[in-house]
Amino acid sequence: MTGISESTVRRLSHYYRTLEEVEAEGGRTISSRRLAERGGITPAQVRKDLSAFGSFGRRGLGYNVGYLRQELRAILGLDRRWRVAVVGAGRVGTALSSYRGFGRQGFDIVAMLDVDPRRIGQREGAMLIEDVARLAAIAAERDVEIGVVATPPAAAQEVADALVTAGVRGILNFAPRKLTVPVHVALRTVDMAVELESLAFALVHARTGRGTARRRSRRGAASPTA
Amino acid sequence: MTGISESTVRRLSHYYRTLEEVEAEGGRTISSRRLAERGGITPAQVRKDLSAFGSFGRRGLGYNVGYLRQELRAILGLDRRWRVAVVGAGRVGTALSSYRGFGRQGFDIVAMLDVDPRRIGQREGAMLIEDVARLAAIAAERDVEIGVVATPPAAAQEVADALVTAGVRGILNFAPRKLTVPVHVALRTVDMAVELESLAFALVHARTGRGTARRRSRRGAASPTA
DNA sequence: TATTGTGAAAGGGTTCACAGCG
DNA sequence: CGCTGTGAACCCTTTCACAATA
Repeated sequence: MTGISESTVRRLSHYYRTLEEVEAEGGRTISSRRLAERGGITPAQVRKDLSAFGSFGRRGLGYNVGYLRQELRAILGLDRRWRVAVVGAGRVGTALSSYRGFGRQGFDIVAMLDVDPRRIGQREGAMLIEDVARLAAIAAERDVEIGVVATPPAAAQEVADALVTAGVRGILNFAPRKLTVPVHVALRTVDMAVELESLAFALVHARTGRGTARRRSRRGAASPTA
Repeated sequence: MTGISESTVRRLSHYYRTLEEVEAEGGRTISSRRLAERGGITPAQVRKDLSAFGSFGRRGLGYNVGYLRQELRAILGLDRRWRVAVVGAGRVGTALSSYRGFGRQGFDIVAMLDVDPRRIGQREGAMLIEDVARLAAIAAERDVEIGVVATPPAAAQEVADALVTAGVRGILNFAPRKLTVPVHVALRTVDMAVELESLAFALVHARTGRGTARRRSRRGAASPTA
């Protein structure tokens, strides 16, 4: 089970979501083809991704929806809860704190920190905004495992360093800047600026007219990206 | 200039940002090594990425900061402004409307739409929230080129279809669902659920102890991901 | 017959290593 | 001598194609 690529994991997330939907609709079994349907994934890719973790399907029949969902749930680490500290009580930080999906997926925000003395002491929903200077103490006493960086870019690396020192094992970064963390800390970045720029790039360099055929056109003229 | 990979474009965004910083600090020239410094990129990668668009450097010297920044600006399509419509005036939509970086990068929000009759007619900052039913008309009259999907997942595909029909050429999707769009429409997705799950996966499957050496360890023990 | 699981082949992206040039 | 630009090697990911099996 070594050498699982980042893209495989991201696809597992999608399979998991599809399974939730199909189960809600009462579906019992599902084929790799149907699991691949949304998202420009091939059935072979689905099978390869899953087979990296075991044999969950039955030849000729497909996969049992409930069973596969439970397996993926465990594989993705969603069969437990994660304790999260959000640093930066600005727009992104507060948006996250009120984002329901966060808790629903198993992530509990147990601290919300900021540097601004005017923000410290205020409430944001049910959360009290505390002084980021107390990060180390708070992280230790509340057993924080994941840190969210929602600060301006100039402060991001400093905050990441503090989170690492405080012992978090994973960081989700929303600041538009590449962060450097020790190898034993997992890092994921959501960079709006990069998304916008890559979108602008695609529009500027779009093949205009009925030019060059694109890859193998998957059913109809529809093809997902990203 | 054909066959530029998505990952190359994303790195160009980072080079661009680094150049902005270096220029602000008064730097005149920069080497591929320094340009690669942040973010686990190799100097060779930087040179390959840039050389796909031209020869911007000088052997023995490096790249001129101001010149390369202008070139990247044009390559990324940031030397013009883009007209954006945001669909969904919920948390994400409103957070975006007040995000300053948006306008600074050249993206102007020219419409903000929702289905909720109670939201329609309200103001969000300077923006008037309008009826999503009027999307086609609004998109046409304001010449909207990019649509942002900031709705609940159940409505996302429907909204994307409407945006495509309305003639947008690019879509930025924040709903946790894979969307399908025609090949001529560029799509980028920011999926919080996927990020969180891939982070949880990494934590659950972290090699504990001093196990398996990771790739070639880049200077020190630091290595960025994502 | 339908569909999985998986080696083998193909395809793409990254790194190497060095020629070319200032 | 330093650093870019780039063909070739390398490596990783995806797709193919088919044996295995319900």
